[in-house]
Amino acid sequence: MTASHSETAVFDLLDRGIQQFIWQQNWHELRDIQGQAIPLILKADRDVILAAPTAAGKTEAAFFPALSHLCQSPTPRLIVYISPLKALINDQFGRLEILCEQLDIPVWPWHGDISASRKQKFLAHPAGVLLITPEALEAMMCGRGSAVAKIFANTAYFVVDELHAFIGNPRGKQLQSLLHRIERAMGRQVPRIGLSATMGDMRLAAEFIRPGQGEAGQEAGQEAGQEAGQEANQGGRVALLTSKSDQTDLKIAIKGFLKPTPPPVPPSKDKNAEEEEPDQIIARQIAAHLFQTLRGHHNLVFPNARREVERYTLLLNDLCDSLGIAKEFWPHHGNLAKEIRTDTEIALKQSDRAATAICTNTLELGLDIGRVRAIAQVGVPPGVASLRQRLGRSGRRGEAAILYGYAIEEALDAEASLATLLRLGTVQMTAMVLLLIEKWVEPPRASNLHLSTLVQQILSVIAQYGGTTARQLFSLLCAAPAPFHAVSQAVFMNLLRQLGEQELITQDPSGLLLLGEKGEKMVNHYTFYAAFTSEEEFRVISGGKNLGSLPISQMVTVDQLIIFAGKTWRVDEIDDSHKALYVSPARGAMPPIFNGAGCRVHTRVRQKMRQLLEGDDVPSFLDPTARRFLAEAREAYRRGGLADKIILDQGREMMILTWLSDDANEAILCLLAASGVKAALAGPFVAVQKSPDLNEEGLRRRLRALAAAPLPPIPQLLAPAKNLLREKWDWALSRDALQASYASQFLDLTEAHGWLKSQTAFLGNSG
DNA sequence: GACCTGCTGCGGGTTG
Repeated sequence: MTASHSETAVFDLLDRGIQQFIWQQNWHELRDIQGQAIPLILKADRDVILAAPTAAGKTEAAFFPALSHLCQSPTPRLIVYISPLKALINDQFGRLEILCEQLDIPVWPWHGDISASRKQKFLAHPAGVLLITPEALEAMMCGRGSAVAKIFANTAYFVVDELHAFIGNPRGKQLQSLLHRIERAMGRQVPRIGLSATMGDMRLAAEFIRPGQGEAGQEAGQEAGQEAGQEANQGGRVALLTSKSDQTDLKIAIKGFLKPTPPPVPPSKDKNAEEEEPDQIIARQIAAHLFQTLRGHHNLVFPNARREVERYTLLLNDLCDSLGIAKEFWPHHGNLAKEIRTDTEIALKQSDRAATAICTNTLELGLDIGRVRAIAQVGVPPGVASLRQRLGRSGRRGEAAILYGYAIEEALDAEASLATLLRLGTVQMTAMVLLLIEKWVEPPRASNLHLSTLVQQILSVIAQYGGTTARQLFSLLCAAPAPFHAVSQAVFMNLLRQLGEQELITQDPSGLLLLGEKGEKMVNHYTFYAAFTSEEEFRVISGGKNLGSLPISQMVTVDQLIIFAGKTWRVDEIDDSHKALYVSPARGAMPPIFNGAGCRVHTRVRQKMRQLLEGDDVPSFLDPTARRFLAEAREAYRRGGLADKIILDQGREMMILTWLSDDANEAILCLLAASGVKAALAGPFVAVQKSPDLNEEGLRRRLRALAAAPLPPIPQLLAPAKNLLREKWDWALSRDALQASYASQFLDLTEAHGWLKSQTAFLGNSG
């Protein structure tokens, strides 16, 4: 009774036009997160994070009260909604326009595909709802710097959608900087509303949406947020609202597959009679199982790589062909043409015909594709957070969410590596599923200095104001609580000098910083607006139709056969000057190669793997083959006595069994390298090369010495490291700054040093 | 040993 009473009270807070809209939609009650958010957002006096799964009504939870605020304001006001995807802006525009038309509030989509004339109309009357990308906002800051204060003068709210997709990466840092610069230009703070998936530590989201206020806000809130009996945190500067309706049942099955061993010598030199590779044979077996399991429903298959998306789409549709049934498997990844991707999205939305998408994480974010019956994960997922997002797509109308995992292992022959003996793929996938069940997910990395993005923002601020002093620049971008407050004045001044040397900036006699010759050129090109890098690519064209693109770095020759968009093609012509690849349909081909760096595994995952290897419990979701893999792994672990070992002799190399994150392992690797020891990353381990000067006892001594000594300064630590360029503006940094930036992004020195110190007792005993 | 995202202003031509 109290609940419905308070819900009525909340409903009454909304503007009359919005109430009517809700009646027209035949919605009988407000969703949990909406009830929580409406009174808080209406007041427009604080920042709010709304955390709920996809399709829990987050957008309405933000827009109902924000639009009510607009309706009740006597003067024209503006909501600035920021989305990481153009497709999401188009989705939201369609939905909001229906509501806003009734309220007489204009809605303005603004991104690269929107015509200049439409943008001009908004600029003439900047009020209503602006739907924009960070890059388009960046373009506004550089290109219309003097008008920024006027354009945003009436802003009542910033709404950031898919907040979790921004945290910890260059684009997120850019967004924080843009919001901060707009507020500084206006001379006041604007309430920020963040819409996010539920994350392990929501304080990181609060700290992201309002740097310097998020963490403190949470602590203050823990005392005050009790009254409503919800997870709401209403006492701090940033309010955290979490949806309670995040409870879906889970059904999980992990199936093991053994990869065949290739014959040592090819039986025949005849190309036509060439044996299938092991990768293709195992894919064929898994495809047969996927076909049998998924057919006739709506599902998503995640095989982790675009190459595999192509391989599986073709295999599955060939199975449809051979049975004479209609194709029901559709490809979806970032290199496919928009039209092909849209076809897949439409197929998923149609409920009268079965459709399964074979996809990469393009289908992880909040695009409107409806719910599917099941998710198939082929191989180890890139992270627990990612696995959870993927699974969030499954579970229709209150049904359980279903996960089919496929774990692939190699034969245990005489040459089997430690990773094969320990069945690390199966163990990691199992560990990740167990952590998912425990509701743990990786926190985003918060220590990153983001010097590359700082370079972009320095150039952008100079363009915005037509010139600025070093002092003003530092105060705007780096003085707490500005987004780059981790950057010290000394590092900042060094950076400015370096940018001067690169002719990106220059200083006039009065001391004013201006764009240099090179800086001017770069800022005035449209590629400046994105904070992230992108590869050069060939467009792939067949019969005048654009199929998508392939990385230019891939060797392609005329007459080569390739798989693309789930079909097979012959390359007819390569046009280097127009970066185009002309293809026509053909039979029999190999999937193309795309580039990519590896993903970083968290310490918690590695600990869970070790726990699994040392335990006896067999998770019930493993099939007989996966159980056998786990048993073999445990047997190898016990036989090797790995529980009591830190260093394992592997003949030519020695494995340091850290079971730490990739970031901590890479830090140990750097510590060793700086002291002259050659080492490499090996999953949960660090592999050290043996030499006449370095045996196991020598390595123990080295590790003990590293534990006892203070951490060396970064320049010394990364002195032997080469090729540290990772982000867009890294080329413009000095060696020192580049090393600092790299270390802040990829190394966990604290954890590495802590581990070394904790192991000294064991390292002391020889043998 | 992975994946994803985004992008302006202007000049010149044509049409109503």
